[in-house]
Amino acid sequence: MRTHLCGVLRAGDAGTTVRLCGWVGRRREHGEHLAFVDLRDHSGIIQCVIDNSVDVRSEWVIAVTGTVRPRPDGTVNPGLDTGEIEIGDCTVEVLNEAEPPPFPVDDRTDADEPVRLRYRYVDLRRPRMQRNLRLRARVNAAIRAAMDRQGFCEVETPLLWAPTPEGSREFSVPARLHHGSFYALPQSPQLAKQLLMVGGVDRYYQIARCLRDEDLRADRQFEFTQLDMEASFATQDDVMGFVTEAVLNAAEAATGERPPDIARMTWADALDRYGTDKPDLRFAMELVDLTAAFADTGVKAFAAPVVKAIGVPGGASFTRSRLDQLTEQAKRAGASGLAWFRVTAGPALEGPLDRFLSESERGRVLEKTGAGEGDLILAVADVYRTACTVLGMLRNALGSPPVGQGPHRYVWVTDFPMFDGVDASGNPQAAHHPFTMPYAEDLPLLDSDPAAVRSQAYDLVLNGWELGSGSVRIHRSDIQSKVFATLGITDADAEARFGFLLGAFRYGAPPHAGFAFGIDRLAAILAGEENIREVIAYPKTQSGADPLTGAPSPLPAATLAELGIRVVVPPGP
RNA sequence: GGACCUGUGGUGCAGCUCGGAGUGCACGCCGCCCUGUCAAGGCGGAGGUCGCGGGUUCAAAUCCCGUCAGGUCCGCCA
Repeated sequence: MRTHLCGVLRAGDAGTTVRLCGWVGRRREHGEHLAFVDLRDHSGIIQCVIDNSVDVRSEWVIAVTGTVRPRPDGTVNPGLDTGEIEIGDCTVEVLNEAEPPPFPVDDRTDADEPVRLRYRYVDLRRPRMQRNLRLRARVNAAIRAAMDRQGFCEVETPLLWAPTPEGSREFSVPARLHHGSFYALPQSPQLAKQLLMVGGVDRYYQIARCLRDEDLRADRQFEFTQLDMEASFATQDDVMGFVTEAVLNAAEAATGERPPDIARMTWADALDRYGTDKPDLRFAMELVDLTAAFADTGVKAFAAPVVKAIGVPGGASFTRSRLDQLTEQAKRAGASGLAWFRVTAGPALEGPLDRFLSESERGRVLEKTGAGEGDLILAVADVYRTACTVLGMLRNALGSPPVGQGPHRYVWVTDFPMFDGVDASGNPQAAHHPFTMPYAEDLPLLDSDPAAVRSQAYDLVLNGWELGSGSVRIHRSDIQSKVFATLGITDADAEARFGFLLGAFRYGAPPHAGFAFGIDRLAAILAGEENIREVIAYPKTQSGADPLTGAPSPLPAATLAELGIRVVVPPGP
């Protein structure tokens, strides 16, 4: 039907007779003897010159037959990849007429998202969306190539699976053949892939769809895609190496440039310096410790176990109301208060608490934060964890560029605590999941000091977004029982919840470790987007609706009956 | 469950504080003119439940209350 794509023709093709197919972009008509039609397909746009009148409209689908020729002197368009040439002596065949599009099919303006999603098939024609879809396809291909090269075997796992009562809320699917029973759509192939290790697959990977019925965000959809992988007889370092290769290969395929090797940082270090377990390394503003500076202070506000601070470049110009807002934010995040000092000429400090500071305290605040004239110093005095996380939140709020902008800064965060917080019964909660292997040297602490146990769990972070996480898994039942006991899970509980996994582990489970990272997030950042919806063909809105299809929608009574489902409609107002 | 922002011809905006006739800008659409444009240009025209409901008022896009939708965030996401 066509001989070439629109966007690939160049000056070297001059003289070639071509037949092109695509959509009508802009038209520039000069009466009945001359018209220019921009013809667009996924590869780009080329100008067709019509020497008579032609009736084509915006977004009509046409085929153009003509000859590639250089443009006359002075009419070259440097803004177009095909701008040195045009198609002359055109005959136009209308393949399909079209209504005027609901919004312009170009990248200069963005229609509102509901309109874009309702007419997604039009939105996808825009160069931006074509670029994003194709970038994502290259990312997928590069990941597959890297995993294949490293000896991994692609295996598909079920979407209809057993409910697993740990972790995030799952979507349920009624079983037609077993009324009253349900499948769950898997939040991840976690248990399936561990069973593959018992099954001797050795190195498994899958570009897997995961489903979680949790509230949506800019970086979260109900359904998302992960590179899911697991390897037998592999250490933490082995897995991090496999994943690094896949991610860097994907980044190179997307951007044309291979990033340097990925830095590492312990969880404790990330919390101490950045106040978060997903540090954004694109900017500095690191947390500094002022506890020693205020060890003997007379200032009540600083009489706390820990005093930490950040310097905000240029922040001295913040208005009082802005500072009040930041204080509010800090309090909502759990701090008892927020101390601020503008750095003025001298340098000197200016702020409500300044007059209570001793000269040496002033000096050490300036020295430790490295702040200079025009900067702002924000300090939180609290218990260690709160001081860190509140300042980490403020650091991101004040310093972090949009996630898709600037350099791509990957970092491995390692040595997570095994347990984080307590559940309603006062038992420690698993920070990663209950099959995560503690460091061998920390095993004795399971009894004495569970909070101090470090696990062999690791996250991959890019520009402050968590790309994914993984761990070395427990393959020995004695350690697993010990961890379950610490979590307050009895043997009977464990058997009921994960019996099929524990059963499998009694038949020769190899030591294994794995990882999973979000391809939507990686593709979005590599595409320079701040929202994963921009790299998903048919995303849902924040309330989980699809404006294109109208989903979710009620089911016909007959369908419900077949499934054995009776709908309880909540009482109206 | 909560906080904040947004909703005005097909699209993107302004108008809202300080109430006075659906007022304005750009694009698109329809018609006519135009032989080198490229966000073509010129002339003319059509197109509106100011998200929805209620209230205040002589009078509401504008003020108040409620509600719906969309977005960002908190909670949630082992």
